[in-house]
Amino acid sequence: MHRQSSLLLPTERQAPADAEAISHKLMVRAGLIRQVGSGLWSWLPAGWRVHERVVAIVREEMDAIGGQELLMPVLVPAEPWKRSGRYGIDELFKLRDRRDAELVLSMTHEEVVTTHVAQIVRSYRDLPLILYHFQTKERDEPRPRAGVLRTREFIMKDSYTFDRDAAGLEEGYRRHIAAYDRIFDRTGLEWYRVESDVGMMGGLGAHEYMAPCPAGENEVALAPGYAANVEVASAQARPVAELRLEGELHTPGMTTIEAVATHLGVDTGNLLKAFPVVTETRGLVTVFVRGDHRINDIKLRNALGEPFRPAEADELRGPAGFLGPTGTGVEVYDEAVTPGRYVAGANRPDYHVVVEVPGGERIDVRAVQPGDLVDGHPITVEPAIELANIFKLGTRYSEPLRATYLDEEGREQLVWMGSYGIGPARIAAAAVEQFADEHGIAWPRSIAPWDVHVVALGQEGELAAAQALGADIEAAGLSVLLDDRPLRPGEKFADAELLGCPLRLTVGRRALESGQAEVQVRRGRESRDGIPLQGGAPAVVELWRSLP
RNA sequence: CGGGGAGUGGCGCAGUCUGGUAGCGCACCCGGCUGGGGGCCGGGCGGUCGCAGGUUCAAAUCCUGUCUCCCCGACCA
Repeated sequence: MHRQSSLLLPTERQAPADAEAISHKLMVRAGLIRQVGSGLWSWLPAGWRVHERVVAIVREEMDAIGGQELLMPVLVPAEPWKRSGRYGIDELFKLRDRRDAELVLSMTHEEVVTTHVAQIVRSYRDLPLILYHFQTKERDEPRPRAGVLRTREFIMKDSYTFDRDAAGLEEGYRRHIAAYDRIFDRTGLEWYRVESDVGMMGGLGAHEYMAPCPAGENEVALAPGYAANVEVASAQARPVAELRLEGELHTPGMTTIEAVATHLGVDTGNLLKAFPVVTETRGLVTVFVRGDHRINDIKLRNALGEPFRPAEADELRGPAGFLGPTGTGVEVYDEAVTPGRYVAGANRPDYHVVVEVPGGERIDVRAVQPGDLVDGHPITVEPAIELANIFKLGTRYSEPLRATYLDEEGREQLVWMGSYGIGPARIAAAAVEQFADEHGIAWPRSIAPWDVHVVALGQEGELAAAQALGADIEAAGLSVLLDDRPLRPGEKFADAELLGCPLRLTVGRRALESGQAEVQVRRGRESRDGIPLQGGAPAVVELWRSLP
């Protein structure tokens, strides 16, 4: 049982002036975290308890699918990163030691773990393997933000699967999905799994686990039976009525879709929007999307199969704002541009023209938007925090780092890999975001810093009774924080609600008189029937088990 | 990297425009009164105003440089 009088739990009445996100404000106010520098945070005792409860859940589920825990260093030689091709990543911290040897601070551990496997695994008999660790990751983020939601240093559980082939990878991936689903169910969060882009990890496929909340940095497209990061989401565009206009249209100075559509009295979806880009192998490429749509940079990059940059003004084939199809050069159309007539730029100033867009090849490069349809259902787009990310890497790392094995026929084969990350800090922050109210945090019971907060009002018989009750509850298997501080009730209640333990028991004069501690459930601040001071522990356990 | 904002006791702020040797609330310490939702009274401790240089008789305040932090965007697991 922890006594609050001697606990380092620096609660604050006011949030830091520059904090915006709920979790940032409340985790600081509740005394869980303190800032060291931009994107660098210390976890104070109560906050660390939350973090470690999350870690314990993750560890149990990883062990349950056959994961083997190990530990790899943060500081590692640069050489494997050069071999894997990730040395050039801007977010990678690079440094030199006193002998001028190049080192990096790991942002994930594919290079290291793959190097080990390359040395150790010889035979198909050594596979499959699931290896994982909890380790500090270092990333030179362009913009850390929102408390512990996006930091430059954080602890991640990353696991890696090693299999003989694609079928084995699928099995490892499937197991991780099962484990992660259980982990997030156990954390008590609202969450969903979405399809995602493979990003800097490279590879064959990926999913993310998301927690919806306003502070989220990602956007997720949702429809019944469908959930995808907007980075990769696809949906059917809303239909647009046929265009009635013909020929050339005088549109003086109208360089925006909105201006042209308003002037002509047509739907913005009747317009064609030109998005000229330049790629290394193709040069100038003009991408056309419907006027009411936007380009999704990630989808476009994936569709082109190479990076691109927006074209500069002097690279265009016409005046900016009046670009349209020319029938020459590389011109591609988004999927939502169905064959038919559109208002497009006339490639000369102050004129648009109605063009007939034929059928033909299409690429899916637009950003989905609310109201688009999936299986006939309109999608919604909402912000969410990315809590975990899983990738099918295939041979992305085993090939450059030469992780191979000999099969039954004695042939050398590449190991197939998967990579699976999860961020305990973000899980904690997401829980704060999702369940806080105007009084403070309301932890899910599985990750609260303590299961029960026993608040003693008064320093004599009340404190002795509270302590005895707390001891009984601990003996029954729950963790207890005892507020034994000589403060006024208001301050103690306010601190308890700020900290957010799921169950609060109050032992004051009334309790001594009635023989029952008062009970408040933090989520909803609901009062419940009193708990006997003597022999009440089983009832506390039962009540606690019923909480979210 | 682009745009915006901020650095003054532990926290939140005023003072800067108009230069004169630092103030308020909370917290903290001591005493007293209180005692079930951040109570009251009295007395205290604590800051060379991010840092460096300059102007001036005099700089938190004016000038130059620099560091740090936050927010929005870009980017990013």
